[in-house]
Parts: sequence; C-alpha cells; structure tokens
Amino acid sequence: MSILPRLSFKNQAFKLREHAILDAATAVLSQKGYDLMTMDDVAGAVGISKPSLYKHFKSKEELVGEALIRLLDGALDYVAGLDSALSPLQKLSSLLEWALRVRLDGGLPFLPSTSPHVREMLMRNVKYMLRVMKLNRQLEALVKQGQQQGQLNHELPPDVILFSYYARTCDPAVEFLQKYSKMPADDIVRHMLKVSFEGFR
Amino acid sequence: MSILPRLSFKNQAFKLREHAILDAATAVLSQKGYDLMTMDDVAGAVGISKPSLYKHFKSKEELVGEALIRLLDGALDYVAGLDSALSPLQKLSSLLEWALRVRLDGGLPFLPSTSPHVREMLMRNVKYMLRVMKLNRQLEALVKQGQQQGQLNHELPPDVILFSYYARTCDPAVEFLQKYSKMPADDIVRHMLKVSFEGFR
DNA sequence: GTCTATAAGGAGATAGAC
DNA sequence: GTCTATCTCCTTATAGAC
Repeated sequence: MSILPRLSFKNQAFKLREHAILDAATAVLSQKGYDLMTMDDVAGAVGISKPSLYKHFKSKEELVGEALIRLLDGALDYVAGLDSALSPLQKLSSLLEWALRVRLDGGLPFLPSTSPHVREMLMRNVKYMLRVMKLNRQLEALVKQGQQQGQLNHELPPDVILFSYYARTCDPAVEFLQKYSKMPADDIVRHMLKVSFEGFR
Repeated sequence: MSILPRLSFKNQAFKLREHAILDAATAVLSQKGYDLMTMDDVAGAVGISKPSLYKHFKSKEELVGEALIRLLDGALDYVAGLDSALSPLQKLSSLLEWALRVRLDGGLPFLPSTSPHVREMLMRNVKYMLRVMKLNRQLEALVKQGQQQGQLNHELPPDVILFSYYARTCDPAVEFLQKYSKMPADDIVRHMLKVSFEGFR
C-alpha cells in the first residue's frame, strides 16, 4: 500500500467522487424518478460536466443500478446486524422502520419504480438481482417463521405478506403525511408501522 | 333532437371516438406510465394519426387529465350508488374493492403517479382537482364516522388512515401477486382487503 | 377532419482539445 | 481526466394538402 502512495491517493479521490455522484443520483432519483432524471441533473448536482460523469458510469442505467445496489447493501447490512434474539416480527418491524427513515431522510424507496421499463432494466442487472434475491430469501424466511409462531396472520399466503411488506417500504402515504399534514418524521414512522401491522381497524 | 339528425349523428360519432381515445390512453397509461406514454402510442392504439388525436385533445396533459377525470367520475358514481344502510367501514371496503378490480381489469390506479411532475400537472387541472376534493371530502367523512363508531382504529390520526387508504388503491403488491404468484383476481382482492384492514398480524 | 411531412427542443452519449 | 461542442435520436406539436 505504501509503495504506490500517489496511485492509492488517486484511487481514493476517484472513489470519493464516485460516492458523491451516487449521492447526487440518489437525491435526484428520489425527487424526480428515473424517467425524468437527466444526466445533466446529476452532473450539475455533483458540480462536474457530463463527459466526466460518463467516465465513472458508462450509462444512465448503470448509474441508477449502482445507486440501488448501494441501497440494497445498506438493507442487507442492517438485517445482518439485527440482534439475533429478536423475534421475526420484531426484525421485520425494525427493517421497515429503517427503510422508512432512509426515505424520509431523502433516500430511495426499495421499489424505485413500478414502471415496466425500469423494472425490466433492473432485472437485466445481475449485480442488482443478486442482492434482491438474497434479501428476498431472508425476508421470506422471516415471514414464514412469523406465521408459524403465530405473530403474523397465518391465513394469508406468505407472498401476500411479503409483497405487501415491500409495498409498505415505498408507501406514498409517507410523502402525503410529510407534505400535507406536516407530521414529524418520528410520528410518520410510528403510524406507518402501526397501520402496516395492525391495519385500519 | 330530431331537428338536426346529421349534426347529432356526427356528434355521436365524435363522442364515440373520444371514448375510444380515452380507452386507449388509459390502457397505455396503466402499462407505461405518464412519462413513457407517447402520443404516437395512443394514436397507434386507436388507429388514427397523431394530428387527428390533437384535434380531440390539445395536449398530452389534457388527454391524461380527461382519462383520470373519467376514472374519478366512476369512483364518485360508485360511492353515490352505495347502499346507504352500509356502515362506513363497509362503504370504504366496498370502494377499495371496486378500485382494485378496476386496476386488475387493466384500468388505472387512483394515484396515477407519485412523480412530482405528474402531480404538479394534475394540481393545475381544475376539473380534475374538483373531483379529487369532492371524493376526498366524502372519504374523510367516512373515516371519521368509522373511527367514532369504533370500526376503525381511533388511535390513528384520520389523515394516516385516509392517505394509507389511497395508497392501498394503487398498492404495487397487486401487480406482484398477479405476475409472480399467478394468483386469481378474486383471491388478490380478498387478500388485499384483509391486509389493508387487518394488517400483517 | 384526416392524413404526410416537418419544425422545435430535449436528452443520452461522444469527439477531440487541453 | 476534465471540459466545450456536437451528434443522433426521440417526442411533442403543428403546417398544409386533400
């Protein structure tokens, strides 16, 4: 490492800029969505020119893919760091809380878009899909354990709970409460968790 | 009416074509979303040329606005036609079931998009916003009645229930269950209603 | 009212100088 | 590696013939 300090330094700077680009892409993406996000937006937000941006990421699809991979890695790290003494239900609740706070903090929802175009693009991204499948396996196991232990409704097919769980991580009600009810983030999280697990009744 | 049969007939044909255009726009919109829907798509689906399309609707925004207005009118009609003997909870459940079936039938979700672009466009559309506010008043009243009668959780602020209710009408879990679980439409509706009102537990 | 042809502008991606 | 300038394609919208 100390043999090539200049190169190492350069690499470090490169990584830092890459991180800044991903931060900018995340911010623009969470605000405008994939279709309306332009590479000019991202370059402008980072403060570099478009060709420089393309030196780091060879296409818009790759850039967005990497931003989402970073998000999923955060989720996988969070799950891995959960106290193993927690019940399946507590784990699911904790991860949902984490996802909601990420979003309220300007981050991305797990399901960045329901548009077929974006979905298809992501499904072609092997790196991304590996993360999705890994996370999905873990959550599916938690749902089934929760049902066996009677903590989750065992009359519902596991898929219904699992897909609805994903949907709650990107529930638009969060933005409505933030924008129209001016509700503090902590209250939003608390209420969204309650609605998710207890329903409207 | 019988004084001007030719004109009346022409008007009828015009209305019919307008209906066909709105049907096509609805189909394309539900599949591709606003940003990716092109006027060529719609014109092609109807079987007319683009300039003809612009004779009926002067812009893409107006076309989409009218399609959504038709959807909201359907919802308002449905609410107006509900048996007044039903409880607030039964009414809310019935309308949600209607909205889910419309979507499963290739129609549009109530919240056509969470993108700021589309949202802003719709908020400038007075005709559309009048419908939204009318429907919102009625649903808000139902939520509050339901809470007073103890049918809906009264620990939750009404806004939380109301916004979450809107979110359920466009829950992406519906598409997942349709696509990945190959679940029949009736089962999807039944399970989504149960998850919405009872939660995961 | 319907079409063919086209204007006007935006956005992804790149050439080539420094 | 970074920038200015540019290419190319796509999409909204319209002009003008029939």
